[in-house]
Amino acid sequence: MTEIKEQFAELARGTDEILPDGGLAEKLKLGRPLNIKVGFDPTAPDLHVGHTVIINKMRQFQEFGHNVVFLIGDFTGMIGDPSGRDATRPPLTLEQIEANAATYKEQVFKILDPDKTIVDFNSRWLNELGSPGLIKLAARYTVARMLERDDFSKRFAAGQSISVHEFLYPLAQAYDSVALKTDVEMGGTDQKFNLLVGRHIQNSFGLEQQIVITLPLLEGLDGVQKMSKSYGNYIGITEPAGEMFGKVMSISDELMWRYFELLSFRPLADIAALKTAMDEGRNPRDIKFELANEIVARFHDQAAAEGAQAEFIARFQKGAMPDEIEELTVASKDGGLGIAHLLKEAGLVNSTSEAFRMVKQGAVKIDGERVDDRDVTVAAGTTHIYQVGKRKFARVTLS
RNA sequence: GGAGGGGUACUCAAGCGGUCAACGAGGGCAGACUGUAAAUCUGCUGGCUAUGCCUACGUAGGUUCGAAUCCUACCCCCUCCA
Repeated sequence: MTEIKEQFAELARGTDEILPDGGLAEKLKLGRPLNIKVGFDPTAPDLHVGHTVIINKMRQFQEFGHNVVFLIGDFTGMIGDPSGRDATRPPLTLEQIEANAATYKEQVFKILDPDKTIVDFNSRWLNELGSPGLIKLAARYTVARMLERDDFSKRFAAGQSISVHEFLYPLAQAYDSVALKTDVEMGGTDQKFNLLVGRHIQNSFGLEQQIVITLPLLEGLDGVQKMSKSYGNYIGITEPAGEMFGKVMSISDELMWRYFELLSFRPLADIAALKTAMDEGRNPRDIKFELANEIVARFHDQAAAEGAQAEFIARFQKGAMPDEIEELTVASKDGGLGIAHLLKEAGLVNSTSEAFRMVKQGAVKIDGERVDDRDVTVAAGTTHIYQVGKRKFARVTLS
């Protein structure tokens, strides 16, 4: 009995909502492994740490011995995303979907246990359904209930268009829960409606209703918008250790706590202790180091995390050059090359105009010496380390 | 099918005949400072064979010494009516 209480406390941590109230505890009391389902869009196999909030939760269920299904929504992928604010996405081919699935596995298994994870595709049963089946499925839900969805009701009230097929996606997703006899379905807070439709449809099929767990969307590096590739405010889970470490360090001190809450595996008591320590004068930078360390270690390993931290300290606290500098050769012209062109050829700036600007701002250094004259020419046959800003370096040989 | 409104740089958003490579905000980048690539402050933010030139304000033309600004046609988006 106490075990269930503990399970529940762990599972509830960091969630936004668990519906219905008390339902999860009931399910846990059944004493059997539960079927946990989380759907993923097959179009974006490049995961970032925002996605891992839910994957971490899946892992917890796994650790407690439940069956976790990583469901790839290839059926919807083949039709094309409905609410596509952007241009209509081209339907994916079977090959693309399989390739994406492979990429998913590679990334997700850094957190989930491959032996305990069931990867499935919803086309398996949705393709079987056919038009008659789809229409029968649609008969199980009413337009009025569809319009309960905030998104739909607002658009409807505002006289904006809602395509009929947009109603079909929640139903298809709900049917996944029927096919898989799902006990618990998780999703982002934006998925709440779809998840709840699952309960209704399961019920109409005479099945036990699933528990719905919503998880908050993680804010991106800017701390304002949700983490997303299109906003460029993300930490990709396949990024090099140094990048990852730096990105964590670049978040604001305030945002750091949010990341601790949603990304760290550390007990809440630990985190509270860190907060107290900061209030008592501990440098927030050092606490952020711990966070960066944990995250890098998860996606790489402990040694990589320590290396990244050492490099970070050397480079930004002491202003040292990075250990590994890209080496390249640039062709000279008439026995030399103007600094602006050299930087452009080396890829340190995007244009000569930008190079001039950087020089003007004092951001350009040759072997650590600041360049003040935008017209300096470098002689052919020399090799120097060129630096633009704090982060861009290259060892360039002028041929 | 009819009536209106609108398309400006990475995004939002001014401008409505010259001083507009285009106000302002956000973002991004850089510098200073620091406790970190936090916070704060300051500057920059089309390209080039570079103190001048070229390309840019939905597309194509036109008026004008001169247009993002005026005219014409076309394309696209949105709202209302049918």
